[in-house]
Formats: sequence, structure tokens, C-alpha cells
Amino acid sequence: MQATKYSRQREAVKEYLKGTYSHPTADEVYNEIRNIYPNISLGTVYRNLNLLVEQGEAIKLTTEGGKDHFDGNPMQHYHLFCERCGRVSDIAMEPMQQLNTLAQVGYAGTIRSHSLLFLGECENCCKQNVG
Amino acid sequence: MQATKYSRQREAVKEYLKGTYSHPTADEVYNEIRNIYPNISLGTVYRNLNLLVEQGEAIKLTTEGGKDHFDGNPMQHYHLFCERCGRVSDIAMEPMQQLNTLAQVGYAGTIRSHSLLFLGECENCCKQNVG
DNA sequence: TATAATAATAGTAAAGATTACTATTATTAA
DNA sequence: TTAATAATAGTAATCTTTACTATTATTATA
Repeated sequence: MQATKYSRQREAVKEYLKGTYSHPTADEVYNEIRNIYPNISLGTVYRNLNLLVEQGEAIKLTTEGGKDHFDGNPMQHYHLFCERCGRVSDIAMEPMQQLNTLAQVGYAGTIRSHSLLFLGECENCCKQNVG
Repeated sequence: MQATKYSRQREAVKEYLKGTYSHPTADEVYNEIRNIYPNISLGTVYRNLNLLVEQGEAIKLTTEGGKDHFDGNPMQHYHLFCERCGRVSDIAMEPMQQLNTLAQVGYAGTIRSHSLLFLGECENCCKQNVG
């Protein structure tokens, strides 16, 4: 196996992700970290984000926008994908494990988990409607 | 506005999608339709699949596999994404509109709908486990 | 502290899915 | 039959993500 070695870049990625609720894309993390490490490469950001996901420290959210979003909170919870601006926000709602049970009824395969994504407009875009 | 003109290719795409439960990717539809129209282009398949989605005749499913899947059944229902083979299958479970209501509680934006994707193993892959 | 081993990085190229572009073809209306 | 125009095939371009490689940084050890 391959030992994990410290790197400042990885720490910066982790710290940023743990400290925001913005559910950033890899590109957004990249642009943020560049303020501290101007030479960091996008590949490094991807590698470390994926590493955090593998380690259970973060979650990858695949949405219709074409870009994956990352969440530094690995506890199971639900999200809203804003159909207007493409941003992801947290939904304060208890995870419902019973959905798995309901889905398993009459399904010949194995249900392991679920991903529930709400669609609509985020708070920010809603405000702009009133103008 | 632009009138919609008949085309055999579009009909073939629609007919194939309406007649399968396989939730194919654009590439899979392309390879299927090539049996009938060997010169059809992938762009044509994409254009017509997206048109069907716009017209409410089909649904586009974005999954973690990197490829979008298409479903010719536009009625709201849930799916399983097989983490082993990447295929999508239908789940026989009633849509739960009340999830939107639950999510709306305490959320400042607007919930319009939701997409619920179960993760696990499809029937086919489960069988192979026993082997 | 100096040195050797090796994991991680920066920079770039490549891969894969999807969309855009354009000359040509097919459909429709007159 | 002809004219207008929507759709296509084929190709190029775009965009996100991953792969590759020489170099740099980290860690363990003498």
C-alpha cells in the first residue's frame, strides 16, 4: 500500500472545503486556493478532492449542470440544485432510511443507499425574482 | 418560432426509447439505431433525445457514471443506479410528493420537484455474485 | 544535520461526453 | 414541380475530468 504524505496543497483544499457551505465545483475550489498557492494545478485539486471523498471526509454531488460539486460535510443530508444558477445548497431535513426499505420491496436487486436531490430555486435567485 | 419537421431518424429514436426499459445512454441509442440507419450521426441522436426531453416525452437521468441516461417514460418514478455495471433500472415505488413539502419546511428558496436515485446492485449483477 | 527513499506536485497532454458548425439532403407547402 | 426551410451527416470544438512525467517536497534514517 501507499503511505499518505502531508502536503500543504491538500491541507488548503481540505480546510477550504470544510469551511464553506457553498458546495463548490473543482474549478471553484481551484480558483479559491489560487489566492494562497498561485501555482497549484487543477489536477492537484481534483486528486485531493477525490482523496477526501475516498476517505469519507467529503461527498461528491453529481448534478445536471455537468459539473460535480463537493461537500465537506460527509454526514448524509439532502441538497437543492438551483435550476437557475446551478448552485447547490443544503436542505434541513432528516435523512429517511426508510426510503431504501420502500424501494427494496419488489426489487430483485440490492438497494444500498439513495441520493435525493431537490430541484427548484435557491434563496438568492428567489430574491431576484421580486427585484 | 421554428416549425418541427418530420424525420425518420427522430421517429426511430423515439420508437426505440419508448420500447425499451434499458434506460440507454445516447451512445447506446446511437449504436442501436445504426442497425436501421447506418449513417445516422451521434449528433442527430443527441439532438433528438434532447428534443424529446424538452417536449416532455422523455426524461434525462444524470448519474455518477459520467454519462446521461434516457427514459422514454416521462411519468415521475424512481430509479436504481447499479454501482457495479452502471445500468439504470426502474423502481416500483409510488412517487412521494410529500418529500417536497418536507424539504420546503425551513428552506428559504423554492422547491419545485425532486429526483430520487437509489444506489446498489441491479438484479443482473446480484445474480453474478452467487455464480 | 545530511542523505536517501518516495509521495505529491505542476504543467501538459489525453480522454470522454456533449454541443456547435456547415454544406448537403429531406420534408413540406404552394 | 418548385421554392422554402428544417434536419441531417460529418467534423470540429468545447468542457470536465483524468493520465502522464519530470521535478519538488516530505519523511525516515544514519
